[in-house]
Amino acid sequence: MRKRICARHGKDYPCSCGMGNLYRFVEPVVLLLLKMKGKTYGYDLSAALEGHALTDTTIEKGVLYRTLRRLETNGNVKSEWETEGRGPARRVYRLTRQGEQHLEEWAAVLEHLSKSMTRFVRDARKPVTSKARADR
Amino acid sequence: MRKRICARHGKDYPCSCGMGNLYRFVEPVVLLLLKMKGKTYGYDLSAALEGHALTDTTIEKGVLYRTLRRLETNGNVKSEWETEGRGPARRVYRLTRQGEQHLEEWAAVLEHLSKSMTRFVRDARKPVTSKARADR
DNA sequence: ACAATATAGGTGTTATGTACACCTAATCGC
DNA sequence: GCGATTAGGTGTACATAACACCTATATTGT
Repeated sequence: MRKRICARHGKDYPCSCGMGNLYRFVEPVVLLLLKMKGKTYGYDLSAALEGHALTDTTIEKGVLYRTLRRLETNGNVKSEWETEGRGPARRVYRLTRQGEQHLEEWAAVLEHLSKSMTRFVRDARKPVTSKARADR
Repeated sequence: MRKRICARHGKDYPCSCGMGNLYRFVEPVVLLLLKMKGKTYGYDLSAALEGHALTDTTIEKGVLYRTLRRLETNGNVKSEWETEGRGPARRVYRLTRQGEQHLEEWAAVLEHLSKSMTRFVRDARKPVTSKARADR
């Protein structure tokens, strides 16, 4: 839908920034990082998300904190304040059993989605049929 | 986020219906179908979407009609009323040059997304490291 | 002749998710 | 003491999806 020009990647790179409010898959990526790290907190996740996001855009920090809260409300993660160590207190998150299962669900959904998208790309690049060309 | 139980696929099939308001990719799928068909109208697209949607859910008819209008506003498709033939009048859509380009952009974006998702799935199914297990 | 169904194209409203801007507070380095 | 870094947010507007509901024109069955 290209409402604005992408400031991060310029107009040559086919990034997703210009395609409207594309879903950023913050929830599944956060669940995966929590699985890999064992435990973390928002500020740390914010940096790690750079390398693990599914789309090209930086995942917005406000969205991240709200996603963590929502995951906790739904029982997928649990948190506690950690005042030990250097710097300001951190709210440390861990996956719950239910959160691990939810990640598995996401994996199944994204596996399916990934295949559908590959099929889409193949079809989109096929030359148009003679009938479609005539109807155009 | 599983706000409700999926009515279409039951609770055993890992469909995307239960994962919250997942992006349905209506815009790119509509662009692809228009490319394949040469020209079509909303009611016909509504049926064709069943077989081409990227997610498991049926694409909602209200969303479809609004998407077609938005695509026209942005210059990606053009339409005209067709009163010939049987049944009520149809608003017939065709891709514009710009619409074809927009479809190519979508293909590039979804190709990238598809690869990221495949990587995600692989990572999500990896056994947790001993460090992560200890931190849990 | 008339009712039910299929075809066709919508609108209204709410919920969910993203984007961008802005804020508070503790601690660290100098 | 003071700016930078670390940490965790909130406010608000906009985009998209979900669900419910509506209008009108043919076609088909009885």
